[in-house]
Amino acid sequence: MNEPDTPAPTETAPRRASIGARRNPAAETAILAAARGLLAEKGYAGFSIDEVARRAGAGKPTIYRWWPSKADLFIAVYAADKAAAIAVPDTGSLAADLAGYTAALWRFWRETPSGAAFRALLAEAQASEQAMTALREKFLPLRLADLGCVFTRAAGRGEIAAADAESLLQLYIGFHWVHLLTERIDEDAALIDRMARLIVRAGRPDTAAPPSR
Amino acid sequence: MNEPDTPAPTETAPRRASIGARRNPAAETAILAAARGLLAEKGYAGFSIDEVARRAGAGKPTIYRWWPSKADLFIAVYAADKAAAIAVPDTGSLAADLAGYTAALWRFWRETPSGAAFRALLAEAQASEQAMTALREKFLPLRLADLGCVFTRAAGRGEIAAADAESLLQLYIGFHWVHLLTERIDEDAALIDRMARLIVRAGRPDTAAPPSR
DNA sequence: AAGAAACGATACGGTTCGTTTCGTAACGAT
DNA sequence: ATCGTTACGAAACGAACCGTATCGTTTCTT
Repeated sequence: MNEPDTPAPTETAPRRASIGARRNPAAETAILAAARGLLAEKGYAGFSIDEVARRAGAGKPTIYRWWPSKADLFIAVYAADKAAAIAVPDTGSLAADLAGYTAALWRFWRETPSGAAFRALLAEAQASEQAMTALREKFLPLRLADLGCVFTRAAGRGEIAAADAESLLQLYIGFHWVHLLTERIDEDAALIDRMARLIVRAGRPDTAAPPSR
Repeated sequence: MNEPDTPAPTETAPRRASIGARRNPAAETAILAAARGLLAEKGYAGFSIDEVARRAGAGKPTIYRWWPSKADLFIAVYAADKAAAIAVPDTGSLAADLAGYTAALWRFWRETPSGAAFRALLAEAQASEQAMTALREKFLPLRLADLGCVFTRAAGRGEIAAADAESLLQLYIGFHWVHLLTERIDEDAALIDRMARLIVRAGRPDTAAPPSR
């Protein structure tokens, strides 16, 4: 076989090389983009590290050097989109805030690879202790912060009892998860509104007979 | 041994043979028991068809002949315990019913392989269209029926608005899922009670302005 | 008696994961 | 300027798994 010492610069094979004893940002970008695209295209089922490496023109060791597990790669894909993600609404009404946030979140899940990435992370966490740890300690606290402050604000306005904010948040998160995991995150505005109103009613402090001890 | 010409029963190799042109219940039992045990012992992570076959002393084709996919096997494991499963409470109070049901369900998930089986089914459904279909069309309707009638009865008593029963059920299911998928199904009675009371409050018809009826 | 069906064992092809080895290339310190 | 360190991509490896096929055997059905 012929060894071309100057590999013909095929437009698609620039043969990205090391740039020295440090990370090559081009490789990182290419890997994240490949993972994102693959996830968007094939979903979790068709996602594999080998295919990501192939598409990125990267070596698998390069991937594993930076993202020690599949879960870490999912989190990175999610985080990359999260910057331009959902604006936390502040309309002065909890029900409106919740409905707005949910609609935006579901759209985010539908229209970017992030929904697939999150589903993949949840699934991966069921099979890997490492992924479960990453989910609970690195991922969830960040995601819950957004919605958490919506509830905190509502408690400040007296819309809900402050003591219930945490529990109501959990209930609402569960609602999101069920719909994501059963592939029912279509934009059903009526459903979203109904759920938001239910949550508000559940939290109304005046309707509680005795204060929740 | 009942079988006269049974070969010397090596304790680990009875070499279960065909009993003719029909299912061998012994094989079915052995496979389900092996799947159950493996799931209980290793969880979803350590679960494989090969290992089930090994433990059951069965051939893989025998497994695939009856359970065409892993999801079907998970459902079967879950269903095997469901007989002795959770009694649907009927105390006359929705909050008490919910709290009781949840405590029983979580104990069921903790103390049998069913929790692991359900987690496995949810994870599997994220990667396999077939599993997702089985989850939505074969599994969920059955599971939701139990809790559904608790809410229906509460609506009949006037505890909650009938129109909200379905949505409240969804909220409560989400609460269960989040705790199962994040491995937090410890028996926190205070948490369970709080959630049950929130659900009841969310559904109380008198607290709503005057929406329905 | 003949055939159909189920059994366990075994092997196979195809994937995927995560690791290891290899030769190359660029930076940092001396 | 040189040498050591580090990152790079390619390739291969071992292990595990899935789902299917083949084979000889056993037993029921017809």
